Amino acid sequence: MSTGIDLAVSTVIFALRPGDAGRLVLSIPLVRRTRDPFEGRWSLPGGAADATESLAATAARKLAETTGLAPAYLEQLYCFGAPDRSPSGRVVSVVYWALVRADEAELAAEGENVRWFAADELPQLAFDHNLIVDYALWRLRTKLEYAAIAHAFLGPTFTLAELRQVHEIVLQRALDPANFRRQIESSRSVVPTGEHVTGGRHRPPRLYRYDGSVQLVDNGPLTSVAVR
Amino acid sequence: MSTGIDLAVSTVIFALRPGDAGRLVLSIPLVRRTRDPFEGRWSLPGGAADATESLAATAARKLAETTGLAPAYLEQLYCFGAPDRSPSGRVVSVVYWALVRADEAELAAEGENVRWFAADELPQLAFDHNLIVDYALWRLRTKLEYAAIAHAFLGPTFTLAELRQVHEIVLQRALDPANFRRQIESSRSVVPTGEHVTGGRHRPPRLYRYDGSVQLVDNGPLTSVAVR
DNA sequence: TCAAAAGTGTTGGATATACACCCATGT
DNA sequence: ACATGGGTGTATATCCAACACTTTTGA
Repeated sequence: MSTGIDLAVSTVIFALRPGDAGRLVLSIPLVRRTRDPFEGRWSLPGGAADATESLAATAARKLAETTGLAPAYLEQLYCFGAPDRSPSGRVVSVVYWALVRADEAELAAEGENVRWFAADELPQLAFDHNLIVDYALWRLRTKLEYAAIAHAFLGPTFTLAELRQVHEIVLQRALDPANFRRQIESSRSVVPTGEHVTGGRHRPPRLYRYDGSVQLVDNGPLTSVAVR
Repeated sequence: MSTGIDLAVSTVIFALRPGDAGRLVLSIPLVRRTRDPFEGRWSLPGGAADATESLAATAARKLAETTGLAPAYLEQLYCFGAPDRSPSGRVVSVVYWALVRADEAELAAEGENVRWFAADELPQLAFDHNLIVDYALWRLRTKLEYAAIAHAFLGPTFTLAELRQVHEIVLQRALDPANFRRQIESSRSVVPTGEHVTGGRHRPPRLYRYDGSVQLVDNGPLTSVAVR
């Protein structure tokens, strides 16, 4: 049987990258379309679904092919299938969202047709991709408040101040350091490494690492997504 | 372009139906497969995606064609696309979950190949449909705790005791009537009609109706799903 | 000694839970 | 009158946000 519907896989990729004043900015890599429809417009990285791969594997592969990135977190966002979302025919897109570490994002191949944009300053994108990014942003902000995913933006070890900064940038508001510490500690999502960071003009903070032994992302009966 | 992938739409339908001791039971209608693969096994209602319809419209139509039901609530659950989920070739299924009213469920066409099952007593289903139902159950129970969707199981007007019973059956635990009342009242999701139900051997309870003017299901930037 | 950020302690307000108690009806 | 569930009041526990305060380093 053939349904006459094209199946595509796309991904909204989030990373924290240095911006104007040296501050980190929540950013998204986009690719420029080189053919109709929407030739010249920026769009989410993706492509046709592969008949032999899992959908998540296709998302990760397309992500790597276009940007050179490997995600620390990858989760399905939504399946978009409005009949009129592509002028060239019916396309159903399974969209994923991903988090990549800051050091990883530095290495991302940027060029004529691949560029990073601040998540809240996007141009008009191809297809319904502006709506998709808005939804992914909403999901990221919502999920950050109840699931331990912020560490996916950081390296294997980090201070609580760094973790708090991730939350502050994504949620766009200041957080009380004392209450943030208690919140994270009670979630048992991180464990102290015993080491400290020296060199700052202040008391050396403890280093923590993500504790993979506890289930931090509750997706119910679905097998947990890739987190490293 | 052709991906060699079949796109299907299926739906997990929930309703509260009278069970053994006259008590309401959370139930799901299933259809018996009449051909390979999994001939004879029970499965979720659904079928091939339609090239001209929206995915939600296809879900609602297939739902009506097989069971005669119209959903009071319909929302996308997940897109299942593991390469080995169908032995007959690659099938990607966009799965929706739906709530139907009790009076509506009474009228459902039941027959040799369509039957209702208690949600927690399902046989071994075709494909990965057991996993899908487990996930839908998890989503229903999770969402019931923070979104006003329980009224979709009831008629246009209802008492708070009826609404509480819906919560108790779905969540499988008793709820304090006093605290439940306050919780619902503070959510502003229902308004009293001014009428009362007489005939019981007790104080006549007020009737309420769902207040559609407030946004009760927060799906972020996505257009809200059908609720009636 | 001072500035700066790490980290701890404390308090008041809001919210949730348990449960006592009154209300209104049919029998 | 009384049984039954509707509906209200209230005390307690728990959680959360605000903020004062102590600690430890580099300069």
